[in-house]
Amino acid sequence: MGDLHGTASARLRADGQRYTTARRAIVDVLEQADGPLCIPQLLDGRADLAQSSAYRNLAVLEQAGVVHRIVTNDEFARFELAEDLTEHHHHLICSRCGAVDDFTVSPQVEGQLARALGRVAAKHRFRTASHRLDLVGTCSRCA
Amino acid sequence: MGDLHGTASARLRADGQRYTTARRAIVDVLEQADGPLCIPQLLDGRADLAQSSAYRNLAVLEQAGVVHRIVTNDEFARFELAEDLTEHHHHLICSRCGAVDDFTVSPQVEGQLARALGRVAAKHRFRTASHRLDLVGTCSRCA
DNA sequence: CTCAGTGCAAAGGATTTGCATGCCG
DNA sequence: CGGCATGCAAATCCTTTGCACTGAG
Repeated sequence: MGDLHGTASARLRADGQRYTTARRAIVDVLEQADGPLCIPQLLDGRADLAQSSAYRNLAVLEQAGVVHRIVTNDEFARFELAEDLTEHHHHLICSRCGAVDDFTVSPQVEGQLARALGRVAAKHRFRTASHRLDLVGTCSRCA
Repeated sequence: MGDLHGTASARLRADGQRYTTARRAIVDVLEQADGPLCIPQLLDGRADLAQSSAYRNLAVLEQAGVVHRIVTNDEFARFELAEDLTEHHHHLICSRCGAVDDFTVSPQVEGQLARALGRVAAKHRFRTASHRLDLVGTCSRCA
């Protein structure tokens, strides 16, 4: 995944969209974050653009498969890079302050999980696109 | 957990709230559903009350620990009975139609998962309240 | 009687959209 | 030049709240 921006650009183009300076900035900020960001964080975090443009660009980026939107019980939606542009990971969600951090589990556990989920999906005739595994609780800062 | 309504009533009372007819109806509908319901489904599903009352009652029930609110990428929030009133389960989320169904995995897998998540939480100094495991994809009706 | 619960209508707030302008190709 | 991206402001839509009324205890 050496060339994040190259991939992003390609996906946007494939979707008939341009890889604008603003969009590149959003991708940059998301890449450097160590968890999904909400709009305010994104705008603080650097990307200097109108809120509406942020929403619009994120919609375009999501449509093109570059970013992924996640909704917690928090007031704002959060955005992260699409999983195939990063590594497979999960989320620690603080129910007090709303912060979200990334974490990973060992390949063994992932493998077991994947097999179990495969069986479930088959039983329910469900075509799985991805799975989500989150821990909800209190982060170290709010403890 | 034989006496769902008894437990619900007790929890509400402990919270200084009454177990109204409307609230009982909501709990009934949620119990019979085979997945979390959003407000429109709830109101269709039987409970004959104003939308605002539904929201209000669900807030009370959530506060008392009787129901749990989950937010998907769908337009409406969804509600289900608190996990300790049902059995530990997970969700199949259809990204096309927004439907959510329940499923469970074997105790062996849950156990392994719990141990792995325990290690992760310890490492991040995260106090875990619960974990969430969802499959996102296309349900059999939308396939 | 009292006070919480209810319905209706209006307010809130994150997100979306219309429109005029500016910039990249 | 042409068209898409942008900013601003207004509109949307789920959800919450104010208020007057009703019903249970």
